[in-house]
Amino acid sequence: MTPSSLETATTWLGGAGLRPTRQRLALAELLIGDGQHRHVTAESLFESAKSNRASVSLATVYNTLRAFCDAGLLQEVMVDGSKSYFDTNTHDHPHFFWEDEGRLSDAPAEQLVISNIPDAPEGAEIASVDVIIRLRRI
Amino acid sequence: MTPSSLETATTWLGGAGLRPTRQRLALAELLIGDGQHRHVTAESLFESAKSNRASVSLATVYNTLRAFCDAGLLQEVMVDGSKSYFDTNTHDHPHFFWEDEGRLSDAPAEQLVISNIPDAPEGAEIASVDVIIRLRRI
DNA sequence: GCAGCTGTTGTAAATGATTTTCAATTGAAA
DNA sequence: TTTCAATTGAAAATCATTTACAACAGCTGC
Repeated sequence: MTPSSLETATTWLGGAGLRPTRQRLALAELLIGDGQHRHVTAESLFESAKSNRASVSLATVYNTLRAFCDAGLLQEVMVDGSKSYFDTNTHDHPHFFWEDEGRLSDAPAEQLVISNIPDAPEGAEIASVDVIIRLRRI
Repeated sequence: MTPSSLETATTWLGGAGLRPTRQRLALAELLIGDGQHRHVTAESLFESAKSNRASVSLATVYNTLRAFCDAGLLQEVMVDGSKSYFDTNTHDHPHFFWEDEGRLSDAPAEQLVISNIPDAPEGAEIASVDVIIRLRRI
């Protein structure tokens, strides 16, 4: 049967060795409870939490996002300079960034291919390749 | 004959319709005086200016970088979240980002090819495609 | 060359996202 | 249930960047 969002969240945290506190479970449910990928900022997640009557302080949202990221549960995406986005899809994939709204979304990656990526210079290895497609409304 | 860095800077500013003030000329010389491409942050350019006894306030460095960027003379590159980088090469090209040093450099772009870039969604057009190759020291 | 207008500069204060501090609280192991 | 390290949260601190605004500097026309 389909696991409840709480079970999903608990498993998610457990797999990363993070304590399943009330706050973390609430945020984890908001992030991956429905199995859907999501892109959030600290502020947007904080708002979602408030809307869901989950009592979590803004500082904890920041700490938690950082913890999830360090644990490899989330991927931080730098795109706007002014704020950070966090993506529940941790596989390397391209993003659309809507410049007018400041919104980030997944770009269909099926066909995207980057060929001939330059070799990493001597003594270095490639950690990741970020591709951001900036969109402007016509 | 080879133009002096001052002439180069003056032409650069003139072409963009920016007044060649003492401060802007000094910063422009540091940026493109030798015809070489460069990646700077406000702070790093400010330091260069100080080293060259060019008296420019930090606020002016920020204002000037913003002005050069708006005029299309520079390209802003977002990579670190905590600070902005400015690139004198305004053509779309991939970057190496050295995570340990927080340094940005050009990646050899000759061979890089991105195929099958996803189409822009309805009502939008692609403004640019940013490619950042994050490097980690082995 | 000089008045006058507008764009620039610089200091200091303001902003805004994020981090830190640290005392109180809580999860988990014994 | 005792214990202890990890976590929370309110408030203060950071840090890059922007803004306010008064002094100043290019430019243009006279």
